Amino acid sequence: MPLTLEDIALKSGVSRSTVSRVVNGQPNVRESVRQRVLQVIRETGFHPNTAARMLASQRSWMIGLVLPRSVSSFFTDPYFPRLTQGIAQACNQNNYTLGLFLIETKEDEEKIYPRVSRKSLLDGVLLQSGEIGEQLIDHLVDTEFPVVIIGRPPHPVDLSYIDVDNVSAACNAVNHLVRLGYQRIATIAGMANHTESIDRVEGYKKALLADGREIDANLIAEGDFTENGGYRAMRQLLPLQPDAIFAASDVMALGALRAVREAGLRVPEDVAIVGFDDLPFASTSPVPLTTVRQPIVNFGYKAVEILIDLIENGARPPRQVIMGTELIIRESCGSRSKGIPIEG
Amino acid sequence: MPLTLEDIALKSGVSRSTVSRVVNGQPNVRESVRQRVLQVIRETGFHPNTAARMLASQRSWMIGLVLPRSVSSFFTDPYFPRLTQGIAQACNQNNYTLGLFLIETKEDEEKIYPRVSRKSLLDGVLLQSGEIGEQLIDHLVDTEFPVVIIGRPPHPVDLSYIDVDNVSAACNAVNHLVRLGYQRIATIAGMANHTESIDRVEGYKKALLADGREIDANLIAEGDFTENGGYRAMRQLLPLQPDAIFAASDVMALGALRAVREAGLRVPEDVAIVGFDDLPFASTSPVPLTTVRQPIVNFGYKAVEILIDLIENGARPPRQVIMGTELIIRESCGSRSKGIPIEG
DNA sequence: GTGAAAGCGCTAACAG
DNA sequence: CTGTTAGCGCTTTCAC
Repeated sequence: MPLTLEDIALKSGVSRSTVSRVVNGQPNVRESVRQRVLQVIRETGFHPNTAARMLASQRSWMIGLVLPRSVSSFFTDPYFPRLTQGIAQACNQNNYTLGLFLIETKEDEEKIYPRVSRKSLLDGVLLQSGEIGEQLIDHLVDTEFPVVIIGRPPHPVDLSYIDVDNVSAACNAVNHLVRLGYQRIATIAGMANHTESIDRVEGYKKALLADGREIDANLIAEGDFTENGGYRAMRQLLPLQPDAIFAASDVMALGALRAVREAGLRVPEDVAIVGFDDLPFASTSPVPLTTVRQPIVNFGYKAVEILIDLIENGARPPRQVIMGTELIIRESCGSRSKGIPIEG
Repeated sequence: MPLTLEDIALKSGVSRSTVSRVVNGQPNVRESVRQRVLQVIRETGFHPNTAARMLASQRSWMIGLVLPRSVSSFFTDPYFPRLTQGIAQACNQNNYTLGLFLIETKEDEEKIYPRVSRKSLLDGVLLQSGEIGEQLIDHLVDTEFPVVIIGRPPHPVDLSYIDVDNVSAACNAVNHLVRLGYQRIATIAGMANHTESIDRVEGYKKALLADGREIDANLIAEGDFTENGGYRAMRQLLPLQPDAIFAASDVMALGALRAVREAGLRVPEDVAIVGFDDLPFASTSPVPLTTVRQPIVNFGYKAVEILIDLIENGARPPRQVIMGTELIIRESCGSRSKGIPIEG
C-alpha cells in the first residue's frame, strides 16, 4: 500500500537510484530531473521507509537517552525534564529521533542493554551518569559504540562526557556564605555514590578549608535529591545549630526550608540557605532561593552535539566538556539584609 | 563484524530459518535443536539486527509519545514526568521501545509528522491531547495508524482515548467546599483551549448550580498550569474576596497559596484551597494541599496497554477509557478545622 | 520439524 | 549525470 522509491521512479520516468539521490539531497542530479522528481514526491506524499533505510545504510538517525535506575529522582526533580527538553530540541534540529530508556528494575536493565548498545537500533547513546558501580558504563566502554556520559563518570573511563565544574561551583557558593560571616555552615549532600554529590561536598570542604576552618563531619548530612530527603537531612542538622546550609539541589533546599520553618526559625535570619540548579521554582519559593545556576537546557543541547560529532566524525580522543555555572543571589542567603556587596 | 542469523546457523549446523524460529520462540522446532541453537546464541552473544527485523516483519516494536507544542507545561509541571514514567514502564514490560517527540516549534511539527504517522518507524503513537485546533489529531484520524489520545480530544473523533472524568472530579472537589460552607468559591482554570480545563470548569459550575447558586464569571480566573499562572490568577481574584479556591492543578494551587500568603491572608482560615493531581509536593507544601488524586502513572500504563492492543489486535471500534479519581483531604480546605466529617 | 528461496525497500558501488 | 546490480539481515511462505 505505501509508496516505494520504485513507484516514484516509475511516475517520474527515472530510475530508483535517481529518486534515492534526490531524496537524499545528493548533488549529481540534473536540476530539471530533480524538480520533476520532487514534484512527484510532493504530489504523492511519499516518505522513504525508515527500516529499509536503516538496514541499507547502517544508520538509524536515532539516539537513545538512558536514565539508569539509580536516577530515581527523575520524577521528583524538575532537573530531568529540563535536560530532556534540551536533548529533544537538539535532536529535532539535527533530524535525529530520540529514544527514551528509563531503567527501573534489574530486569529492565537486561532487556534494554542489547537495544542501547548495538548499531542496529541506535546510532549512539546519551547516558545519565548514575551510581558508582553502574554496569552499563563498563559494558559500553570497550565497544566502538558512540556514547556521551552526562555527568562525570564515577571512575575515569575512555569516554566522552559533559559536566559542570561541581567542585568550583559548590566552592563559590559556600565561599559566598563564608564571606557573609556565617560560622556554622552545614551542607546537605546528594547520594554518596553519585559523582555530582561527591564533587559538591568537595567544593564545600574546599571553601571552608580555604578560609582556614576545620571540617566537621557532622555538618555534612546526606539527602537523596528529593524534597523529603532535604527535609530529613535538615531535621538531622537542626540540633547542631548551623547558621547556614548549602544544599546540593534546589529541591533539597526546599525541603530544608520547610524543616527550618517548621522548627520556628526564619530564613535567612536564623539559617541561611543556598541551593543548586536554579530551577524555575527557586525564585518563587516562600523565600526566594540563592542558588547555583546550571545551564540545564544547554547542557542537554551540547550533549547531543558532542554525540552527533562522535557518530558522524568518530571524533577521537574522547572529549570532556565542562560548562560554566553562576551564583544567583536572592533572599535565602541573607546577603541583602547583611548589606554585603555582590561580586560581579 | 556483528553476527548474523547465518553465522549462528552455521555454528549450530542448522538453517537460517530454524535459528529465526528459535529466536522468535516459534513452536515448530525439535527441543534438542532448540537447545543447541540457544546455546550457540548464548555463547556468541548474538542479537538479531533490529532494522532488518523491522523491514522484513513490518513491525518496529516501537511506539512514540508525542507532546505537542501547546503542552508547554511539560517542563514546569511534574505531571508529565510521572506520566512518562508510567509509559516507559509499560513499554519495558512489553518489550517496546519508546520514542519521545517533543514538539516546540512549527518546524518541529512538520519534521516530526512523517516520523510519527507511518508504520515504517513506529507501530503506533500516544498523543498527549493538546490545544483545540491541534493539527496532528486531524492528520492521524483517517489513517489506519494506531493512536491513543491521552486526554479527551477537543472534538469528537473516531479514535481511542484515555482520560479521567474531569467534570465529576472537579464537581466533587467543589462540592466538598460547598458542604464546608464556603460562600464565594472561585476557580483557577487552566488554558481555555484545553479540554481538561474546560471540563474542570464545567465541574466547578455544576457543583455550584447543584447547590442552587449562581455562576459569577468573575470568579473564574484563567491560569496556564504554571506556578506563576496560578499566582497571577489569584492576585486577580483576591480583590473579589473569595473564601475558597478550586485550582485546576496542584502547581497552580501552589501559586495561589503564595499569592494568598503574600497578601497577608491565611490558608485555610481566610481562603481555602483545593488543587488537582496530588503530586508528591502536595503533601509537603507549606500548607498540605487538599486535592484530586489522579492515577497518573497508571494512566500512562493503561494508555500503552490500549495502544498495544490496537497494534496487535487492531481492536475496533475505538475505546474510551475513563479512569477514576479520588479527593484527598488535607489541611488546605479547612475541613479539619471545621470538623465536618469526610465522606467515605 | 526443517530448509530453500523469495522478498521487505532502500543505499551504494560500479558501469556507462 | 543516470541506470544496473548487489546486497543490508531478517521473516515467511512453500515444499519436503
